[in-house]
Amino acid sequence: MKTAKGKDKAKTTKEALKPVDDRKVGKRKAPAEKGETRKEKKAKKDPNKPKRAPSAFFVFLEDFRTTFKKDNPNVKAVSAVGKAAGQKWKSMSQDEKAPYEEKAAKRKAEYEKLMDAYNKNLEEGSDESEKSRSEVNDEDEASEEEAQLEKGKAGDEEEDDDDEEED
DNA sequence: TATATGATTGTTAAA
DNA sequence: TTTAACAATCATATA
Repeated sequence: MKTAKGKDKAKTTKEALKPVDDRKVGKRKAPAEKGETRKEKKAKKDPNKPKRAPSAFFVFLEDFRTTFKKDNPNVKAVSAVGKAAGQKWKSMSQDEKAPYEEKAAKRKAEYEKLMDAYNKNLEEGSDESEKSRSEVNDEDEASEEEAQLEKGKAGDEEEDDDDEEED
């Protein structure tokens, strides 16, 4: 199953072969109508809805962006970092990506948890008193999130020393 | 002023 | 099974 992923819109890797620093930021086509924009970042109907958990690649991206910007402080194009990251990502072995996948897995766990709370809120907050509870929940959630994060960090040291598979 | 875009891959959710 | 959208970023450009 090829699953074609999202290569359709991307598939511009051919240009990635050339120095990314040459890529300028502008040169984009006219913005499509708001109604047609697929992302609609600003159109978040549900501000409480948790964002999707970053995949291992995005976790790696966060770290990669810093390094990339250090090596290429002149490069301001987000596409440049994306391409460079994509190439390196594929160049990395699974072992290298393993730590990032682990982080991504943790993010997913939190995402699922947030989704659970989000769904719960929807179920409970579908009626009146939504505002009042919303405020309370807001703080409550924040505290919980922090607590969870701390807890997660504390127990993050869980690592299996053995079980190493060499290629 | 404000928002959309570009580019990457992965993951999730829906059809 | 497959498709499609969305996650972060940030300077630029368009309306």
